[in-house]
Amino acid sequence: MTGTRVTIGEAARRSGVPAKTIRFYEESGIIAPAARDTNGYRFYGESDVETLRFIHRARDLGFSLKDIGDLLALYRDQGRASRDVKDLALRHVAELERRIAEMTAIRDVIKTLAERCHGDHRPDCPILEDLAHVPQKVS
Amino acid sequence: MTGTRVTIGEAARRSGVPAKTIRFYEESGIIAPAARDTNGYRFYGESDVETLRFIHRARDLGFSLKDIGDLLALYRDQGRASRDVKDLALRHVAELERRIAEMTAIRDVIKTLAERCHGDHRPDCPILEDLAHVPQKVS
DNA sequence: CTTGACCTTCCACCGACTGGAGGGTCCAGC
DNA sequence: GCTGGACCCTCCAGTCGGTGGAAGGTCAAG
Repeated sequence: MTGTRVTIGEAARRSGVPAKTIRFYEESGIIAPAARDTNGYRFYGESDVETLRFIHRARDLGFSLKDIGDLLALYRDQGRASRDVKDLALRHVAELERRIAEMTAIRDVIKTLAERCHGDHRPDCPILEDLAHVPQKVS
Repeated sequence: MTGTRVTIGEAARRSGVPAKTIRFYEESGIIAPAARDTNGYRFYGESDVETLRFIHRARDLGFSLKDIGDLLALYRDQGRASRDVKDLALRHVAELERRIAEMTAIRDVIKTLAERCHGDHRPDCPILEDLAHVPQKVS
């Protein structure tokens, strides 16, 4: 419980979250304001670093800071229902799938147009023709 | 060539680009400053509306405003090489595929974790455990 | 002459940072 | 004791592609 008191730079190294981003997280309320040393420097304990790692991992998985706030609250709530966590995760999965489908559709359109483009010195190009004449919808 | 002079609202209706966004495009240099009527109102001709439709379509296909500027320049350059258009398009396809792959990997991780989560009243949850203990990397 | 739908400009905000200016602190070496 | 470099601090601006709103001018219908 003595806890290793580390500076923001060391917390950054241990969590993978840049110092600047840690300050930003504090500012935006996703983490509580850090304790301060007599010189005004922030310091962090082991559990703070764990929280930062949690956030880092969740960001890597594409969760918004808003969702991460909710996930952290659930994480800390011993009486949570796993249903709430699962629901949040599945909503994120649904959103990812929506975006994947959207991007895949776009990619296919452009790829098809590019395949029909000579790609040489000549100026005629189905890609520009598509953009200019807006033939069919994508979404 | 007399050209139907339309207001920004009408240009918005005809192009699908909101009036506010048209002003934003002008401000950010993607389109030239519109001509002004005696009352200071912007007005747009047929070719301006076509340009806006071009941009609208290109945005739908996920091109950045920077890329759209380049595409417009190529579109207007009668002596363009279709290679340049194709290259730009294929760079965009590559970026889309990178993002699709990234999101798909993330989705699979979360989906797998969610499948292992009871999703009921009980508090134990592999999703939170993953986030807390950061077992493997995603990217 | 008023009402409402337009148009104008300017400024602020979204998400999730990132970069930089300008300044304070701390420690190691000389 | 002093200097240098690596930290730390706060605050402001910029990224990208808009969107929302305030405050005010214009125009046509009733």
